[in-house]
Amino acid sequence: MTAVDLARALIGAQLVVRGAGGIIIETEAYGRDDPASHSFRGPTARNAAMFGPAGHAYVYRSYGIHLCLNVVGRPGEAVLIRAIEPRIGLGIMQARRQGRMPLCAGPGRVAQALGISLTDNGAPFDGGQLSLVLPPAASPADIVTGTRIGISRNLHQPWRFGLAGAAGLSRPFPAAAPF
DNA sequence: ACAACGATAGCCT
DNA sequence: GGCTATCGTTGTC
Repeated sequence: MTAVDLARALIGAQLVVRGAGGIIIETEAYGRDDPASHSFRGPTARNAAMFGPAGHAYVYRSYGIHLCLNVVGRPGEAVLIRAIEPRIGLGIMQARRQGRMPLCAGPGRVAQALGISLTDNGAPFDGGQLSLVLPPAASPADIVTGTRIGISRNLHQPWRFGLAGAAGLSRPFPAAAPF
Protein backbone atom coordinates (compact mmCIF):
# COMPACT_ATOMS: atom_id res chain seq x y z
CA MET A 1 0.00 0.00 0.00
CA THR A 2 1.45 3.35 -1.00
CA ALA A 3 1.67 6.25 1.41
CA VAL A 4 -1.14 7.94 -0.52
CA ASP A 5 -3.38 4.89 -0.12
CA LEU A 6 -2.47 4.67 3.55
CA ALA A 7 -3.19 8.36 4.07
CA ARG A 8 -6.69 7.84 2.64
CA ALA A 9 -7.22 4.65 4.61
CA LEU A 10 -6.36 6.37 7.87
CA ILE A 11 -9.13 8.97 7.53
CA GLY A 12 -11.81 7.83 9.95
CA ALA A 13 -9.45 5.54 11.88
CA GLN A 14 -9.36 5.69 15.65
CA LEU A 15 -5.98 6.73 17.06
CA VAL A 16 -5.37 6.25 20.78
CA VAL A 17 -2.14 6.92 22.65
CA ARG A 18 -2.04 5.83 26.30
CA GLY A 19 -5.70 6.60 26.87
CA ALA A 20 -6.06 9.75 24.80
CA GLY A 21 -7.09 10.07 21.21
CA GLY A 22 -9.87 10.30 18.68
CA ILE A 23 -10.79 9.90 15.05
CA ILE A 24 -8.25 10.88 12.41
CA ILE A 25 -9.74 13.57 10.18
CA GLU A 26 -6.70 14.92 8.34
CA THR A 27 -3.51 13.30 6.96
CA GLU A 28 -0.71 13.93 4.50
CA ALA A 29 1.27 11.35 2.51
CA TYR A 30 5.05 11.53 2.11
CA GLY A 31 6.77 9.28 -0.41
CA ARG A 32 10.22 7.79 -0.86
CA ASP A 33 11.11 9.78 -3.98
CA ASP A 34 9.25 12.86 -2.82
CA PRO A 35 11.41 15.99 -2.50
CA ALA A 36 9.18 17.21 0.33
CA SER A 37 9.76 14.04 2.35
CA HIS A 38 12.34 13.61 5.07
CA SER A 39 13.25 10.31 3.43
CA PHE A 40 14.11 11.90 0.08
CA ARG A 41 17.87 11.96 0.70
CA GLY A 42 17.96 8.43 2.07
CA PRO A 43 18.20 7.06 5.60
CA THR A 44 19.70 9.24 8.35
CA ALA A 45 19.69 9.05 12.12
CA ARG A 46 16.60 11.25 12.32
CA ASN A 47 14.46 9.52 9.71
CA ALA A 48 15.53 5.93 10.47
CA ALA A 49 12.02 5.02 11.61
CA MET A 50 10.70 5.91 8.15
CA PHE A 51 12.78 3.03 6.82
CA GLY A 52 11.75 0.69 9.61
CA PRO A 53 8.73 -1.62 9.80
CA ALA A 54 5.34 -0.49 8.52
CA GLY A 55 2.76 0.26 11.16
CA HIS A 56 5.27 1.90 13.47
CA ALA A 57 5.52 5.56 14.46
CA TYR A 58 7.87 8.15 13.03
CA VAL A 59 8.15 11.11 15.41
CA TYR A 60 10.27 14.16 14.65
CA ARG A 61 10.78 17.65 16.00
CA SER A 62 9.59 20.53 13.86
CA TYR A 63 10.84 24.09 14.06
CA GLY A 64 12.79 23.16 17.16
CA ILE A 65 9.56 23.32 19.14
CA HIS A 66 6.82 20.91 18.10
CA LEU A 67 6.66 17.18 17.61
CA CYS A 68 4.86 15.58 14.70
CA LEU A 69 3.47 12.02 14.56
CA ASN A 70 3.53 9.86 11.45
CA VAL A 71 2.49 6.31 10.60
CA VAL A 72 5.18 4.48 8.64
CA GLY A 73 4.11 2.66 5.48
CA ARG A 74 6.41 1.12 2.91
CA PRO A 75 10.12 1.82 3.37
CA GLY A 76 10.77 5.55 3.18
CA GLU A 77 7.06 6.35 3.18
CA ALA A 78 4.95 7.79 5.98
CA VAL A 79 1.67 9.54 6.71
CA LEU A 80 1.60 12.68 8.85
CA ILE A 81 -1.33 12.92 11.26
CA ARG A 82 -2.46 16.54 10.94
CA ALA A 83 -5.73 16.56 12.87
CA ILE A 84 -8.02 14.34 14.89
CA GLU A 85 -11.49 14.73 16.32
CA PRO A 86 -10.88 14.39 20.07
CA ARG A 87 -12.96 11.66 21.69
CA ILE A 88 -10.99 9.79 24.34
CA GLY A 89 -9.22 11.30 27.33
CA LEU A 90 -10.49 14.81 26.71
CA GLY A 91 -9.48 15.97 30.16
CA ILE A 92 -5.86 14.88 29.90
CA MET A 93 -5.59 16.32 26.41
CA GLN A 94 -6.97 19.67 27.52
CA ALA A 95 -4.56 19.67 30.43
CA ARG A 96 -1.60 18.95 28.15
CA ARG A 97 -2.75 21.78 25.89
CA GLN A 98 -3.27 24.02 28.92
CA GLY A 99 -6.76 24.77 27.74
CA ARG A 100 -5.63 26.27 24.45
CA MET A 101 -7.87 25.76 21.48
CA PRO A 102 -8.04 24.30 18.99
CA LEU A 103 -7.22 21.09 20.78
CA CYS A 104 -6.14 18.72 18.01
CA ALA A 105 -6.08 20.71 14.74
CA GLY A 106 -2.54 20.75 13.37
CA PRO A 107 0.24 18.17 13.66
CA GLY A 108 2.03 19.83 16.57
CA ARG A 109 -1.20 20.17 18.52
CA VAL A 110 -2.12 16.54 17.90
CA ALA A 111 1.25 15.36 19.18
CA GLN A 112 1.03 17.59 22.24
CA ALA A 113 -2.53 16.58 23.09
CA LEU A 114 -1.66 12.89 22.73
CA GLY A 115 1.40 13.25 24.93
CA ILE A 116 3.75 12.07 22.18
CA SER A 117 7.46 12.26 22.90
CA LEU A 118 10.57 11.39 20.93
CA THR A 119 10.75 8.11 22.83
CA ASP A 120 7.69 7.07 20.80
CA ASN A 121 9.76 7.26 17.63
CA GLY A 122 9.84 3.79 16.09
CA ALA A 123 7.23 2.38 18.47
CA PRO A 124 4.59 0.07 16.97
CA PHE A 125 0.89 0.81 16.64
CA ASP A 126 0.16 -2.62 18.08
CA GLY A 127 -2.72 -1.89 20.41
CA GLY A 128 -0.41 -1.34 23.37
CA GLN A 129 0.63 2.20 24.16
CA LEU A 130 -0.14 3.21 20.59
CA SER A 131 -3.26 1.91 18.94
CA LEU A 132 -4.79 2.42 15.57
CA VAL A 133 -8.14 0.95 14.56
CA LEU A 134 -9.14 1.32 10.95
CA PRO A 135 -12.69 2.42 10.14
CA PRO A 136 -15.26 -0.21 9.17
CA ALA A 137 -14.90 -1.44 5.61
CA ALA A 138 -16.92 0.50 3.08
CA SER A 139 -16.81 3.49 5.34
CA PRO A 140 -19.22 6.00 3.85
CA ALA A 141 -16.89 8.86 4.78
CA ASP A 142 -16.39 11.39 2.03
CA ILE A 143 -12.73 12.25 1.66
CA VAL A 144 -11.59 15.59 0.35
CA THR A 145 -8.18 16.16 -1.21
CA GLY A 146 -5.79 19.08 -1.37
CA THR A 147 -2.17 20.11 -1.55
CA ARG A 148 0.14 19.65 1.41
CA ILE A 149 0.81 22.39 3.92
CA GLY A 150 4.05 23.98 5.02
CA ILE A 151 6.35 22.45 2.42
CA SER A 152 8.49 24.18 -0.19
CA ARG A 153 9.15 21.39 -2.69
CA ASN A 154 6.89 19.11 -4.73
CA LEU A 155 4.09 21.55 -3.98
CA HIS A 156 1.43 20.49 -6.44
CA GLN A 157 0.81 16.89 -5.37
CA PRO A 158 -2.73 16.41 -3.99
CA TRP A 159 -1.50 14.32 -1.09
CA ARG A 160 -3.42 15.98 1.74
CA PHE A 161 -6.62 14.23 2.78
CA GLY A 162 -9.47 15.21 5.05
CA LEU A 163 -12.84 14.01 6.24
CA ALA A 164 -15.39 16.04 4.32
CA GLY A 165 -17.29 18.45 6.49
CA ALA A 166 -15.26 17.71 9.61
CA ALA A 167 -14.87 20.47 12.14
CA GLY A 168 -11.37 20.78 13.51
CA LEU A 169 -9.35 20.55 10.31
CA SER A 170 -6.02 22.36 10.56
CA ARG A 171 -7.03 24.43 7.54
CA PRO A 172 -9.99 24.31 5.19
CA PHE A 173 -9.82 22.40 1.93
CA PRO A 174 -10.39 24.76 -0.97
CA ALA A 175 -13.52 24.03 -2.95
CA ALA A 176 -12.83 22.23 -6.20
CA ALA A 177 -12.44 24.58 -9.14
CA PRO A 178 -15.80 24.69 -10.98
CA PHE A 179 -14.69 23.81 -14.48
C1' DA B 1 33.09 23.99 11.80
C1' DC B 2 29.33 26.84 10.30
C1' DA B 3 25.01 28.69 8.46
C1' DA B 4 20.42 28.01 6.79
C1' DC B 5 16.03 26.40 7.17
C1' DG B 6 12.03 24.03 8.30
C1' DA B 7 5.88 18.52 7.19
C1' DT B 8 4.43 24.93 13.19
C1' DA B 9 1.87 27.35 16.73
C1' DG B 10 0.93 31.23 19.42
C1' DC B 11 0.30 35.87 20.15
C1' DC B 12 0.08 40.30 18.24
C1' DT B 13 -2.49 44.09 15.61
C1' DG C 1 -3.49 38.55 8.56
C1' DG C 2 1.45 38.93 10.02
C1' DC C 3 5.48 38.28 13.05
C1' DT C 4 8.54 35.40 15.79
C1' DA C 5 10.24 31.91 19.03
C1' DT C 6 13.52 28.15 19.01
C1' DC C 7 16.84 24.25 17.94
C1' DG C 8 18.02 19.97 15.61
C1' DT C 9 19.22 18.34 11.11
C1' DT C 10 21.24 19.01 7.03
C1' DG C 11 24.14 20.74 3.44
C1' DT C 12 28.21 23.31 2.52
C1' DC C 13 32.82 25.39 3.26
